[in-house]
Amino acid sequence: MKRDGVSRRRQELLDLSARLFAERGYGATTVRDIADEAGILSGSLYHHFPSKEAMVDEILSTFLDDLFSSYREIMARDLGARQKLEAVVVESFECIDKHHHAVAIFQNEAKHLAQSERFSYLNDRGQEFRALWRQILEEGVRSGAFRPHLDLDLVFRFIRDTVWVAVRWYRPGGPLSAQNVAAQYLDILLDGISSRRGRSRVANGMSPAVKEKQRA
Amino acid sequence: MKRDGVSRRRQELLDLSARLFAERGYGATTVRDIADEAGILSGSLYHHFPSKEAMVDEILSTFLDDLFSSYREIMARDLGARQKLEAVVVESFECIDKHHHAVAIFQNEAKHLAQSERFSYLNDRGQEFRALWRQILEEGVRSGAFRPHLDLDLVFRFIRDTVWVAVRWYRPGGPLSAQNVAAQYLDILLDGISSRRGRSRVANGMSPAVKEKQRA
DNA sequence: GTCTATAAAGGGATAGAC
DNA sequence: GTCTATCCCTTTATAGAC
Repeated sequence: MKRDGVSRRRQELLDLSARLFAERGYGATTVRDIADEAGILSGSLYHHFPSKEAMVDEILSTFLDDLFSSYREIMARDLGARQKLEAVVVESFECIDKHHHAVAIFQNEAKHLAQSERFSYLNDRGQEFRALWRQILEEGVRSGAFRPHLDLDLVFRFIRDTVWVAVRWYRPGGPLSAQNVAAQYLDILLDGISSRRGRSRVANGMSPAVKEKQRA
Repeated sequence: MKRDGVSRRRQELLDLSARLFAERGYGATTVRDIADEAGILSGSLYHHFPSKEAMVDEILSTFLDDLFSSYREIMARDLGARQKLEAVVVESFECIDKHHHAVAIFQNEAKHLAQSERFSYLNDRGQEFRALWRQILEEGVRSGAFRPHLDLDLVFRFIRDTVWVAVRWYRPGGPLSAQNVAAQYLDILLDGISSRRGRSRVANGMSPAVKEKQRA
């Protein structure tokens, strides 16, 4: 009983601060803002958490543990590269739906937080994320599911950023489900927006003005 | 002579603060940080600028004026939808190259800054940006350059976010030119990463597990 | 679990000398 | 164009009463 009561209040405060960190930014949210929102005074927060930093730490690591646990399950399944890609993208959008505030905080603050020792695990997760995606992409190119001659590092960054940046406009409970957005996103990523009759590789089809400017 | 001297120093301070705002975040950068970097004391900054807010305001509006001036030129040219799309994407990556710090600040801070009256022009620019992209996409669907039945609002957000978020990893003067990144990006956006033999619409080709979960 | 009260540090900005 | 000196406010965090 007592433990439930304690952790319930704790979790309430954590959810509430996650919302404020996501909406206003971690740095711009003061412990007084959090306390006001909870209807208590700022000093009382320190009964539950040792510091503001500890709060955002718990928010982020909870989200990341959940995400990577799901990713590892997918990678352990016996799927082709294309199916793995589809599954990971769907899982990512579902995670944006489920951990919306945490994902928003991660997107906005990870780069700065990761510079401090305490949040070095953010860099580790980034490495793990890259390895996972490279594996899927390389396997897909080998098997012929994806086009050859792709710059896989660029494709990786492209996919990573395009998926997660959706947290900026996606709204849980809104008109589009995570699965629907994932499907449309995969549609573009895999097949492009060009019509079949208009379809052509950019290297062949891009306007002369663009081609002239290329150097690399 | 005197005017040049004044504006040169002013511009130095503006460039330097843009770098710090981009690297550390606007809120996390203090006027003392800026002054330290410039080798002067914080009070001296107020000889050049009325406030810290005025500095970031000037950085952002300079960048946006330049960007939209280029966009308007492109839209005034007599191009097909696909060529317009290519030109606008290339121009955007060139702008990331040219105004790297300003774009980074815009990406990280615009959402929060736009809530204050002073930065309401950020919302106006966002509207203008959306109108421009919708025009290109609608024209392309009508002309048959782009696939029919696309959710154009989603495609717009997809393109907007994927282009600008590249500021997080793109480095001016690095191994990839803006034009090269633009070309690869357009390649994926227009034709996808799927190989020709593996190619199929997601609605038909997605794994059953994904289709089952869709609700909308 | 929350409050009162306050410490200690750091924030943006200003006035006037040089 | 910069410095000296400082104001006033807000910040995170703490100690101990209730």
